[in-house]
Amino acid sequence: MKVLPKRFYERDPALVAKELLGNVLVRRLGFNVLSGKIVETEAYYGGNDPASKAYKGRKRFNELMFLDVGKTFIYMVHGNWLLNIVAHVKSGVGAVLIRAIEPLEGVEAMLENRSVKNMRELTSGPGKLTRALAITKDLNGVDVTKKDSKLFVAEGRNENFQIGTSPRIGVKADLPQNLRFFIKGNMFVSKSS
DNA sequence: AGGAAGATCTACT
DNA sequence: GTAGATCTTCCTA
Repeated sequence: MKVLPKRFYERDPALVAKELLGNVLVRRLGFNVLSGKIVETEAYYGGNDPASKAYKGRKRFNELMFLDVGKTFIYMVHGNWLLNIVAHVKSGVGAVLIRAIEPLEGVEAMLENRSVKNMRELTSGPGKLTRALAITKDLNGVDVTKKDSKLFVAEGRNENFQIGTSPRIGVKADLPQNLRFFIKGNMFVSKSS
C-alpha cells in the first residue's frame, strides 16, 4: 500500500481536493484497520475565503491551516468532528474537507461506532465518517503522509470515474467557483447534485 | 456567559 | 422530502 507523498498536498487546495477522490483513507484503530475510498471533498482557502476557518486570520485553533501540509485539521461543528487535510502551495493557507467515503475494510468495526439501518448512511457525510472511523480531536495534527500514523491516505487503484463539481454545502458565503468535488454516481456521496 | 458553527437525527406532512 | 431540535467546541463580549 503506497502513501500519497507530502508534495501531493503542496498545491492548490482545489486541485488536491479533486485528486484526492478515489484514494483511500486508512484508520488504524487498535488491532483493526478501517478504510474507505474518498468520494467527496471540498477545498477551503485562507483569508479571502469567507467560508474558511482561516478567514479571520491566524488563531490558535486554526494555525494548522497555515503550517505544514499533509496533516489533519480537525474541528467540531454542531456536535460533529469534521476531518480536513492541510493543503496549500508553499507559505499559503488552505485545507481540504473530506465529506464522504465509501467503506472498504473494517465495516464491522464501523458499524460498532455507528448504528445505522442502511449501509448508505454509514459514511455518507462529513460528521458520519468521522464517527464511523472514531476520528476526534485526538487525531488533530496527525501526519497523513506516514503509513505508521493512526490515520493516513493511501493511493487508490486507478479507476475510471467521472468527477462532478458543485458549490460547497452548508456555507453561508461561498466563493464564485465550484469548490466541492465528488465521484459521480457513487452511492456514498452526501448529495448528488 | 452567550451564540454561532463547513451537520445529523428524528418526526412528522 | 422537509422542518425543527440538538449535538459540542471555540470565539467574542
